[in-house]
Amino acid sequence: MARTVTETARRGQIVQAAIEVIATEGYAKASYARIAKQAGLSSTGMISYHFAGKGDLLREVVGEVLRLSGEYIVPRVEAQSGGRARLRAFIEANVGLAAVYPQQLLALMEVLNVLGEDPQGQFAETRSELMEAQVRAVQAAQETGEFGQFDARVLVTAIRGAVDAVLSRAVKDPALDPLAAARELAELFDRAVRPAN
Amino acid sequence: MARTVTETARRGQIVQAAIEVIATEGYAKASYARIAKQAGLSSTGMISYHFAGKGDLLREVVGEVLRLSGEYIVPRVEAQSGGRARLRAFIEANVGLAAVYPQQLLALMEVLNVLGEDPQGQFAETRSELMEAQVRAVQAAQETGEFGQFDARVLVTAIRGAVDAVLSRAVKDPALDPLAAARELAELFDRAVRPAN
Amino acid sequence: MARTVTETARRGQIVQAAIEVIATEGYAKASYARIAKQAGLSSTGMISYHFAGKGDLLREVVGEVLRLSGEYIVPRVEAQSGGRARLRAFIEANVGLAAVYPQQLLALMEVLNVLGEDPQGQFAETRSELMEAQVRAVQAAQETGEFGQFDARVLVTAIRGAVDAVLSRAVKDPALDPLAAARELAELFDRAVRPAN
Amino acid sequence: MARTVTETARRGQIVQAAIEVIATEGYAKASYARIAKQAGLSSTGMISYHFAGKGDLLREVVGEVLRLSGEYIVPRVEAQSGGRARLRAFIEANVGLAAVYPQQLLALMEVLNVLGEDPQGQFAETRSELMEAQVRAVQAAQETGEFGQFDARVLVTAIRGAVDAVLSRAVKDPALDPLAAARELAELFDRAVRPAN
DNA sequence: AATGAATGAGGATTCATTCAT
DNA sequence: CATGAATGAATCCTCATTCAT
Repeated sequence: MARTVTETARRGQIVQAAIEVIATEGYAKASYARIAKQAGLSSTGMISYHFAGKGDLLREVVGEVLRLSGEYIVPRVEAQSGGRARLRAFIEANVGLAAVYPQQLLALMEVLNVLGEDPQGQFAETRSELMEAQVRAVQAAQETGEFGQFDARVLVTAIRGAVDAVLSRAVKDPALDPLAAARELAELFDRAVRPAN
Repeated sequence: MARTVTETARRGQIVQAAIEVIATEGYAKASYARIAKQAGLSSTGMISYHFAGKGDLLREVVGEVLRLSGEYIVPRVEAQSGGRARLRAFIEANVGLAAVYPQQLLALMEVLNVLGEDPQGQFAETRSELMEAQVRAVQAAQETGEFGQFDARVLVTAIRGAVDAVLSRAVKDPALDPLAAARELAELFDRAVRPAN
Repeated sequence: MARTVTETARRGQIVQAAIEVIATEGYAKASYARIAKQAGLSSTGMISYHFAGKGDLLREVVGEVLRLSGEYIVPRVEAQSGGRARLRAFIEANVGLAAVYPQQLLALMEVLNVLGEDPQGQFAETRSELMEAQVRAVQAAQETGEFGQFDARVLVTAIRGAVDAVLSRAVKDPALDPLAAARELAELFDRAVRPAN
Repeated sequence: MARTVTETARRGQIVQAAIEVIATEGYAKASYARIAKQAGLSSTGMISYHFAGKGDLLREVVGEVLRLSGEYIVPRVEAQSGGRARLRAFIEANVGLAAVYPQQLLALMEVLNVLGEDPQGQFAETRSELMEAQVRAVQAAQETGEFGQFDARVLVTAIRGAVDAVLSRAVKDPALDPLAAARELAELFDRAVRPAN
């Protein structure tokens, strides 16, 4: 059960290769063969040896990127106090990821698009937990009167979608300035959550 | 070159079957074999006979759903006058689709997620044309002072993403009331575009 | 059994299309679909309707080209008298075909290469008959002392192979002058058949 | 990159099976399924596993037979000195191959007939190099006065075609004595190249 | 006489996975 | 721990042919 050092290293190497392949060639092309080639491995058997199956590998890919994203976003949000400042930080940090981990984000989106359908997925859990936390944060800001009255769940969903859409464009279109777009998007939602004056 | 009645009917039948399979089992499972079974055809050869290739079939699927969507959305938007009313109508009509064509929308998202990577795709064109039109409409409303000053392109991208996210939830989670969510989302963006007072 | 005018015309049209496809794209690409397209027909069913099978069509192709070849070669050989003159005329007429019917010859070679393996083929008969006639002509010239003593069968085979090789080059390499090559080849075999002095 | 012992053995086994199938059933019947069956393999996947594609396999087939042919012909030609003796040795060794490697030669002819159309083929190169070398050898003999004056290129082409034709007959018709035919053919061309006296 | 729709077998190839070494 | 060989199901697609109209 416990993993040796080599084992962990190998898994990391394969996960990294998988991310690169998915990001540059798309999920559909991410076969064991292609990933093994990217990782400089001589056979696909290696991958099967280290992972219980393709699902296991993809789960690791998603987990890795989520970990990176969390490490980037969480401190930036927590550095702020107050709903508006936190919302702005959340959006800017999210979009800012495009500049730091473009490949990883591309890979994440690809994989979630496909695994998202599997309702048995263990990410459904993670994702809904995350969402609930965000919903509660929004509701707290509504109670203090910092945010207006609206369906917090819809807001969170909308932000998630809007951020992903901008992220997707930022990652694919180098002409777009992620920082500027992040600021625009943050202001957009800042206006959207203001209480009626 | 001209298409027969039977030919058109068969193509429609196959497209319909493809939509059902993609919606219920996911893009990855949408093999010719699976689609043929769904359509009640005895062999996959039939599909190859009627479509130039898998790309041809998927293009038809996308085209069909876009046609349905356009038929639903366009009159609802054009019935309104003024930027705010039109924006609201656009968002509500988009989310309202979830109630009318849930399967078709699921299929559309699946396919676009995969075909979207192909930069040679003819949908890149359609999509960017559509986006440009929407950007121009927003800019027109900004010039009349109806909307505030912000990056129109970011707004359009954000709306697209937010709508898709809500749509996706609406389609998968029957507990969500699409009409209520549509209203919420419309008001959200209505606040977001208002000029500073 | 008797063929109508239309029937004959259609068959001719299809045979012509088949020759063009085989010559330009090779035997392997000469499917009913490709031939129907070349002939401007809307369905492959037409070909099956007019020919008993692919063998039937190919037989017609070979027959047609052999007919054309015969019409060209025979009078040119028969215009000469004496073994040497006839041999020269035979070789020159054969190679000369490259200038008159290049496509047809290419198609013929392609088809015979494939059908040649079928030992049941009706061309085995035609070909061996033709060969026997040529062998007898050579032997006659040997008896008059015009040709030297050697195995007539080997000579005929060698000429056939040499002519085909030169023909093949002439048809594929436009830089080669077929007439000059024909003369060279004729003189080559003229020297080869001379009796020892 | 480097090949294992097993790998090499398997490839050899598959190439051998391919040669047998092509020789006995013709190129058209040489599907992966048929070859796998001949090699005693349980699935066609094995062939794809060991060869990059059908072209790769066929290239190996051609290469193998050319190698065998070269090993047989070259020492026999080089053992002779002088143009006439070498020409005779070349022709006799070529035809003599029919007795040693009948299957391999059949397979070679089949494959080259089909691959010969691909002008991008790497055999075009090998073949034209070989031909140029032969042309130069003939021209050298012409300069010493050993051979008469004629187009060396036509001679080489003619010999190639004549040898192939005799070879083809020798391989298919067991009644023909290859050695006798070889001698006859050698003498034929010996007379053809003699200088005018 | 002709058409176009349908068939189903067979084509090469890729896939994730297993297993003996 | 790692390897590479093997597997066989599944992929899309093309083929010649048949049949009702």
